[in-house]
Amino acid sequence: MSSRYNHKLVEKKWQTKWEDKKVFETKINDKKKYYVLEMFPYPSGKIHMGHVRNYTLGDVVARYKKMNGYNVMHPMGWDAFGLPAENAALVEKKNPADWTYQNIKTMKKQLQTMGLSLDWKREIATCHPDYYKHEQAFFIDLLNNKLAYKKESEVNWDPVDKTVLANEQVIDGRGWRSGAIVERKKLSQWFLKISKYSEELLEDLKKLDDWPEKVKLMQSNWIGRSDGVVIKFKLVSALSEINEIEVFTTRHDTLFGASFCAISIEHPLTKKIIQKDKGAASFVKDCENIDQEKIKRGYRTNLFVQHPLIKDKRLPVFVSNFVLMEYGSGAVFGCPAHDQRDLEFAIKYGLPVIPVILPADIDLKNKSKWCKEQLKDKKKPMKGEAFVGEGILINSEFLNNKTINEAKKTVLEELIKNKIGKKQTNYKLRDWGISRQRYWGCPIPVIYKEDGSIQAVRKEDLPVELPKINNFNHSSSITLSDLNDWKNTACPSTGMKAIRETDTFDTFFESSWYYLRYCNPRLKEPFEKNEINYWLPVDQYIGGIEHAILHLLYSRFFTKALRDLGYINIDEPFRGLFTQGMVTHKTFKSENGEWLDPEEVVVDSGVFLDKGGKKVFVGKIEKMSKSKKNVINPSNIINLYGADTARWFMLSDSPPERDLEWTDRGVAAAHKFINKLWELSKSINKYSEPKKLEVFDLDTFNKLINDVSVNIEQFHFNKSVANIYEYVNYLSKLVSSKKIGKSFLENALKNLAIIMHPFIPHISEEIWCLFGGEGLCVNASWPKVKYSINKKKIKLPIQINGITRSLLTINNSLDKNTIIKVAKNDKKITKRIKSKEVIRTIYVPGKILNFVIK
RNA sequence: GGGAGUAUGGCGGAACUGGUAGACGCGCCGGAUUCAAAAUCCGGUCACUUCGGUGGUGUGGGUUCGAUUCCCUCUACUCCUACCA
Repeated sequence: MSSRYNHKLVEKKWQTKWEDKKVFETKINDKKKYYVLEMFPYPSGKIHMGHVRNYTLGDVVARYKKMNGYNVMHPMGWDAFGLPAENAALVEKKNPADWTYQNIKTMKKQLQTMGLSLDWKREIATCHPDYYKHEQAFFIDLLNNKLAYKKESEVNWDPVDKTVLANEQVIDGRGWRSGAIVERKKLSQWFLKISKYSEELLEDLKKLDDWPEKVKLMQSNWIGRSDGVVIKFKLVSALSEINEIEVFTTRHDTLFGASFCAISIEHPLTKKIIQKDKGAASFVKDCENIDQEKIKRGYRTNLFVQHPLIKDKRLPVFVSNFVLMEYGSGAVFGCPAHDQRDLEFAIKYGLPVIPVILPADIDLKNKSKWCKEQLKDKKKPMKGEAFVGEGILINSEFLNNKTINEAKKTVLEELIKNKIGKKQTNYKLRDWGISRQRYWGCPIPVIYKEDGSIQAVRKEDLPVELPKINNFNHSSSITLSDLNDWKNTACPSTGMKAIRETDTFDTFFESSWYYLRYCNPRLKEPFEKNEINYWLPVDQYIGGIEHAILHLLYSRFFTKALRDLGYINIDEPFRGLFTQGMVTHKTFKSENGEWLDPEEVVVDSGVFLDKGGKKVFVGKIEKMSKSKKNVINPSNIINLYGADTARWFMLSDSPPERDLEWTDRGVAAAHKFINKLWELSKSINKYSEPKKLEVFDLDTFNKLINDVSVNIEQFHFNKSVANIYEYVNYLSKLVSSKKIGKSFLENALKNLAIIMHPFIPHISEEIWCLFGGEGLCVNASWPKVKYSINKKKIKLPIQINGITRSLLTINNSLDKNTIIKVAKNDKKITKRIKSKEVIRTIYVPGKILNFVIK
């Protein structure tokens, strides 16, 4: 009897062997490098299925590339600063540092059971002073190069807990602990000047050929370049030294349709206005108080501006809540006929609507009729909708009859001539606010001296260590500003009393450069140039789509900034990017609407019941999350079925970029396959010595190598899995029909072990070993395809009028005429063409033969 | 409001640059093995059919000898983003 496959023994055995032989420890060498990186985890306590999927995908790539002769670096670390540690500190009364390091220990052990090809010698934790001291140095350099600066900015303030809240701590406008309504409060905070790199960040997206188009598009939209014009509108009478309003627009072609100007409630002019105009003051106050108001509102001031191109025309100036101070110049002109928002505003405040674009699809003969109609009911051009499409200029003096693009050009020339306008490009991308009023983060290395001056900490005094808190026993969040002993210091050069900056960095700061640090994680200096030049950029980066914008954009920015500061000399950090889908699971709810753990639910002849026999409602399939209780613990799965089963399931069926639904049946199927492989290998014992020499079927194996390779390269791992299934089915059929002998099977399985290794490394090693493979399977070379395609017999579909009617097994090297002759003699074909006329014959070698008949 | 994507059996999904639609896995059906069950193995599985065929890739149309694939129309769902001038 064959002994059942013991995954616990086997997996541990090979994991230990790999570790003992330091198989995954890498150094610079002469080989071509390949840097595989998965987004590093936050040490929350235990790994989840999202991690399992992410790291399995990366491991397939890493092992495959290694077998293909690359020098592969595949490191792992911990994104260790962050809010959950502080929450745990409050709830569990634990020191955030202890909590974090304990979690790292647990999660590392869990990851190790997955059999990942990681170089643990390179492990980093961002909360360690040896890591964050370098980013403090970067910050000082950024500050000295004016890439970091301070500015007033709003935060969420919890008036009960007296603390600043992160966005995720605000739930429905209330603090997560106190339940108090959150206030907006202005604080002076640190920013990084990412906006300086807007154009380069946008432009370099074009270089990223191995990034998903979707991510590039999202970043491009986020950067939001728009090319337009700034126009000066002269105030009819100046107000305390302000005599004009600058307006940014991309629709300068519609300037003759302008009927008002609107300025932001934060505009400098508004600040002057409200000093004299009580109505304006109360309007502004109203707008400030009503948060996230969607209704467009305006206040008509008694100011007017002169229309820049129409001599005797004045436009009223409004203060308005829909104009953003942060974008453009904080002021707009409104052309209601050709902008929906302006139209609504015009209708509300009784402003004229002047059409200046004749829609392209309206016949010129009907032009005057159309104009009349439009002007008849001034409030409702095009039936209440602004026209924003292509067309021809009307009602616009020297622009009449021009297209929109021609008009834009001509207007701009005119504005430049009159010195009241110029070209301008704006970006939506705003500077990155990096200040967090938190404890568990990297301290910002700055001191404030008694005389009010700001000074960076001297580099030789780094790191500014996060003070340890013993006996963590607080009832509300703690920040650095609460720690007086730490906060109070002195200026090292003048001896003047000083206070430390008590904000810490946004945790995106740490994750923006960790991929660089892996090259030399223990180096005193941040980087070693040779190493960086050899390993970077990351060849394949893998992670969730949720980081499409922030993390990836910040990392790109950091790379460019560090380059300009002289640390490195690459432009982009990640050559290839892959974004994986989520792991989902069914949700269950009880009668009273509470979420239920899947383990509490049993299926009884198609009906879902809880343990008490009550009916359970099956909800949507959603991303695994604690709140919905639809979480499957990877450790349980690995313990029960083994890492190979978990990995195989993660790779089967679902394409990596799509969501993967976790099902018990799917896991069972994966497990079945692992066992089947083992049974097949053990079946070798049933064979006695071969009676005759056997020839290993190279053609089928070549096809397997070819298909699996192509599918791995294209990230179609689900297809590679299907390829392997197909081959194993083929083998087991040969075995059960007794068509092959021992040496054939040995040969086939030994070779198959190599092909399967990136996916299910443990059992592959075991099979490799069983059949006397040399050394370790993990070190084996990926086989080369030796193809001989021409000789092959193929099945050629024979069509009549494009519908397949017969299948011919023929030699592919036969010439066209012979094939046609053979096909015409085929019974099924003869029958159909004998009384008809063949008017065309289409032959595509190796693909089809088609007779067109009448 | 703007942008992107998806739609194929009972289910997850295959089908290279237009060339046998449904690979592979699950489920289901039948059989073998078993005292019985689990496990395992073998066979079948798009629908209809008068067994000759006919229809079929969200809807309707088009291009083509031939369309899941290319073009247009509509529908549904998903994701991102949102007063960006």
